[in-house]
Amino acid sequence: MKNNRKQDGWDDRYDSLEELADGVSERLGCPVTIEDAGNRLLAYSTHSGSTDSARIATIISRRVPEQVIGSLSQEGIMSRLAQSDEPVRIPAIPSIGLGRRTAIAIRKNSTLLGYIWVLEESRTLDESGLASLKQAAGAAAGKLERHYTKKRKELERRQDFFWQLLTGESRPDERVRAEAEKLGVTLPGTYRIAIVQGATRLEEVLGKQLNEALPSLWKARAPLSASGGREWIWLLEETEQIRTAAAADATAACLRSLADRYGLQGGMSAALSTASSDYSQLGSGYREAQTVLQLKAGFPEQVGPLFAYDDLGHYRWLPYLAEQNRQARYTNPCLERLRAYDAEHHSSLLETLAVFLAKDCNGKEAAEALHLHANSLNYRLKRIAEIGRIRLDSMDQKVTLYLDLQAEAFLKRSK
Amino acid sequence: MKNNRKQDGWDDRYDSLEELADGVSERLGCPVTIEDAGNRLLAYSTHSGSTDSARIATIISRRVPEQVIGSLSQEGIMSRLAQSDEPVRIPAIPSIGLGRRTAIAIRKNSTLLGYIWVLEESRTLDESGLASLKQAAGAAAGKLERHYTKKRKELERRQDFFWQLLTGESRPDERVRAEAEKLGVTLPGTYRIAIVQGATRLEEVLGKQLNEALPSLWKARAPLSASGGREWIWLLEETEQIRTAAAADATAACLRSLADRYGLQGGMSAALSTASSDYSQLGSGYREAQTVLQLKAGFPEQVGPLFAYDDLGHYRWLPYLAEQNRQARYTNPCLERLRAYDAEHHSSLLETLAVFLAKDCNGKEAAEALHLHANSLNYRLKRIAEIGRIRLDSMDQKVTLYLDLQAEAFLKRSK
DNA sequence: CTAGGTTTTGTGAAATGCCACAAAAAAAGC
DNA sequence: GCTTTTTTTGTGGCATTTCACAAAACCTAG
Repeated sequence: MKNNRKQDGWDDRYDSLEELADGVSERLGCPVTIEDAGNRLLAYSTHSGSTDSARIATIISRRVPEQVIGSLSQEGIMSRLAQSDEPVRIPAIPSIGLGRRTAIAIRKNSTLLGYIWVLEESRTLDESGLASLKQAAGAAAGKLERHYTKKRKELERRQDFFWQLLTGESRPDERVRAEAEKLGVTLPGTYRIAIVQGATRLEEVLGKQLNEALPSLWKARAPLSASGGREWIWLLEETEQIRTAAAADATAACLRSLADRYGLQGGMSAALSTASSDYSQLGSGYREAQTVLQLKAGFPEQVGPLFAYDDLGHYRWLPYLAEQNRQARYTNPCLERLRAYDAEHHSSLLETLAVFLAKDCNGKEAAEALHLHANSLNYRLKRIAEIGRIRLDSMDQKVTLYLDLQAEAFLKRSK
Repeated sequence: MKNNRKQDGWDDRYDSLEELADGVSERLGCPVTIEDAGNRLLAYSTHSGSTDSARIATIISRRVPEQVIGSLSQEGIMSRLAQSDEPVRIPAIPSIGLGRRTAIAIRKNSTLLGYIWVLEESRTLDESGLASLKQAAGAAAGKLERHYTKKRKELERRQDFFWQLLTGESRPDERVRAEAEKLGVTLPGTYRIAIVQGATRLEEVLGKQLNEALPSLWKARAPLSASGGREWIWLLEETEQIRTAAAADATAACLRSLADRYGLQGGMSAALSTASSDYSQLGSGYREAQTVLQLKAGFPEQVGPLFAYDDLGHYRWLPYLAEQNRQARYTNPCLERLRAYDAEHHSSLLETLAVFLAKDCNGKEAAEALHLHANSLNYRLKRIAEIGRIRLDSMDQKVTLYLDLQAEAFLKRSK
């Protein structure tokens, strides 16, 4: 058995996937690429020979172009490839610059690890070539498996590192940078923390999708990421695109579509911390992003459409205000009086006041929102002023009431 | 000498001022009262004999009625008494229920310590009686001096205790109560911290005046007080009166008149913490009262007329908001844009916005306050919306701007 | 100085908010 | 049940705000 393998010579002769690719290419007389299960380029043969534009694009971007994968999926080639242990012949598709080729899945214990592609531009594989290809796939499996475990370990080390930064004690900026360097992570000059949260546990697959989609949406590198049950977290490079309204809309749309696709009840919510270039502040960035999520949940109408902590406006204070009020057992006496009246007379002065304030003290809009005649609203406002002993023409009083109302609401909604 | 004294028999024969009063009364055959320099009753003879209404009132309230002191001061009797070492004969003043009497100052090394009053209702002192009275005053001096030093030491111990409660680490409620008990201080069930602050160092005399005036104004006991340079601090019993608007006006008037009388530039400012019955929170009460003072100084128009922390409304958050914004180097981008425009064009959009908001978005009032034509204000508001990218019909935006503006102002004013 | 922009002020028309009043409806009290 | 109070809705007028437009004043830079 051992002899047989040695004779075939694929298994141990080459140290790396690159050498394997070159070896296969030489044996078959065709250009060869080896990719992982996500169609990311792992190795390609360097020997001369004509090459089609699909292969060039793949090598340049270190990934098979989305368009090519799309086409091959549509034709059913990708699934055939994934299901079969045999080489699969693929006809040329000139419209996407794809020349004729033969490919085979690399697998181990029935899990798909990657693919070997052989471009048959100048010559076609015969039976013995196909057999060689199959043996090459077997040889690649071992190497690919080692590649994956190494990758996974690296990823896990990075994830641990990231989690510690997020939730552990704050460490000085320089130390964070040094440790990142050691793990081969290049930190961006300025960064944000991004979180995506679902109502229920997010599946691994969905997380991978997010991992691809969001950074590309924001045109930002995400050198660190982590996931914890209901949420995925990234360290994002700060870019121009993140701050644009268009990006916000695109993000919302993307989350909606992904949530739909994965049948997530309650959808997903995303949040960004403020931008910072001080890595000792990473933990507080995480808390900022979490605050955004909390506020989006508590005030879907007002905060729901926002993503970044920068954009929260006065809402950013609510967690603190609510907590302080709770500790001091503070209640606004005006609101208490209205609440008491409401309880006794089954009225809704408190709600009326809240809506009136939220509608910027615009009588017309508030009346509409409450399904009320404008005069009724006016009557209520007079009662509110009387019973609550409130001057509705004082900005100070209105701001106090608005904040106290919202702090109450926040407390109630976050239970 | 010793013999002589012994023979006169005033000095050592009596242990207490009460016994001395009784002894003098017996020797002279008249009712006797002994008072301190502030006309507070220290001792009075219990032997029978007719007594006028002024003496009765003095004994009941343990203090000479204000009215009587006023009358005697006006007649020049108090000052004669204070300047002379000899007994002073005082004619009856029936209109205030004062019978005929003779009095003498008690003094040691030319500092006035108190008075002995002899009521001559039924008989008149002869020369030997006057001489006895003078000797009695000499004997009282020693006792009174000890009384004063004891009082002062007690006061100092209480002041130290109070200062520690105010500025030291918080100690548990029960411990505070126990320690107070040991010092003979009876703590009220619910209390507030009160501070009066002047622009410059407050004189001792003024402090004493405050110590009398304010608790009586608020009809509240003040079992503990302390002074530190520019401020006087009290632990006040919580009473109904403190919370009334009338009390607030009276307090303001009282402070004004005292500041005037003592020629204090910049007047005085007073503040009250919220009411609490938890003595472990005493320190935070002190900080609350200080916050009130800070805010009164920073926002004289809006917070100036207030005293209690309860009444601060949203202003109570400003110190925290300002500090957070400072630490995060946060600046509101809308305000920044306006500021930049103002700087470049020598305009005053920022001030316009601030006034407009402060005037509750009332165009007319804001225009008046800015000495502007209503249309000009409108034009400016449009520019503000444009340049600052502000929606002036959104309560959320307005609240955010208002808070950010005020936090800025607070920071600037507290340098 | 002048041309261009910005800002202020003036005018009038349309829209809107505010208020008093009254009738109807609903709720509370007896 | 009835009466009384509270609340809602309707009407119309008055005052204000808002807006478009235009003229005047002011600034600024070439």
